[in-house]
Amino acid sequence: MTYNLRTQIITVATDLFMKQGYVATSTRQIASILDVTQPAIYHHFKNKEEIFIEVISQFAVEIGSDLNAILIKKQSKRDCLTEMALYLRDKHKMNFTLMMNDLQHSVSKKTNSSIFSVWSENYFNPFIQYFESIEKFIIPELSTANVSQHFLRVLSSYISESYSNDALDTIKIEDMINIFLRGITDYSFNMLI
Amino acid sequence: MTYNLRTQIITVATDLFMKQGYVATSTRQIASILDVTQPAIYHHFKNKEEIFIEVISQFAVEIGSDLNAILIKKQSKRDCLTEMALYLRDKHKMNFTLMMNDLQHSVSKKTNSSIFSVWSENYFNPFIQYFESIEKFIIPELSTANVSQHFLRVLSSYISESYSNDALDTIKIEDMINIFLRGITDYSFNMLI
DNA sequence: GTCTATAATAGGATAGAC
DNA sequence: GTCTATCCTATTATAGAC
Repeated sequence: MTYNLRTQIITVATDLFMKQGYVATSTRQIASILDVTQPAIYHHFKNKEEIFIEVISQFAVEIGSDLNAILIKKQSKRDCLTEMALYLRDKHKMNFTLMMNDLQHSVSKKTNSSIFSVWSENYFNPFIQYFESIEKFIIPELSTANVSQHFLRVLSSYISESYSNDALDTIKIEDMINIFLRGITDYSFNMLI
Repeated sequence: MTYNLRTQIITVATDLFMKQGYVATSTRQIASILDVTQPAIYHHFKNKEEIFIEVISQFAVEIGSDLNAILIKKQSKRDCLTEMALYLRDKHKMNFTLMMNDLQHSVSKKTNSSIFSVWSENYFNPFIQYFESIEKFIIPELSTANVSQHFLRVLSSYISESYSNDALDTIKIEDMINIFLRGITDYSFNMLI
């Protein structure tokens, strides 16, 4: 039966980390889903952090490759950005803010920077590339890195089951991108203020 | 010395909750700062949740009153929004996403909705009022509630020590508001796509 | 009203049998 | 390679003395 527990751990952990975050996922929970005891995990990984590193590394490579594939598709600039955003929302369900928080408070500095660099290459760079292909920004002081980071921050707040509240009706990603590209105000409003 | 431990607990807890979030703050930490033992807290509060409710209630009222004061000041629309945003960033240091997450996973349903309604009245409503005073949105389908929620989401990602990473240089709130109002792209870009 | 002592729970991790 | 048993730590919360 247990073909390769290590692989199964990665699969289950990926799912749980994305849904719940790193801290909120316990090794006991992972083990329970795989019908093994919790110490069994420690034969395949030194500790919980090692699982996280492995999960993020594999996952990020997939994300990076898919984002780059979207980048080279023949479509309008707006459609491209929308597709990248929707892809991230559906694939990477983990809220960035929670992830950053977990990284800063619950893993070693070494793991933190290791994961950050993987994240940067696979999530961040495709957006930098995208924004470099747009010639004119309204605010010339902003770099493509600034704009990319801002977009990912905004997108992040739309990626999270935890954030949703029944009492609020939330706008769609497409509207969010609209605001991002054009702003909320009429052009004449901008002339005035 | 100990004039009123209850009041002191609120003061310390407010500070810690804002900086670290609800879950990350322990009753032991609060007690330790006040130089009392941890069980002493339980004479003044039934449990940790009661502290949270009291903290948020008092804090939100202050926030609401200050935001409304900013609202009626005579200044340009853009300056008003900037002042509200900067005020929230400096006063309420707690990241909204983390707060929502804590609310959903670590407090009772009753506490959750109680805190949400206080939050809604004091944080959300002033922004609704603000956006109602702006006549034209570029995207007519969006309600003032939609726009308010979006703005608070975006702002939220700029309110958090935990999110900051030395490797990234983050734009200023003023630039964020600029993007929010005008979008990142040249007007002609919007005409094309 | 605050203390000491202690229960109850849940998490990560290790030792050693099989 | 997986199990049982167990440790260590940190947390919220309660009982009962002073």
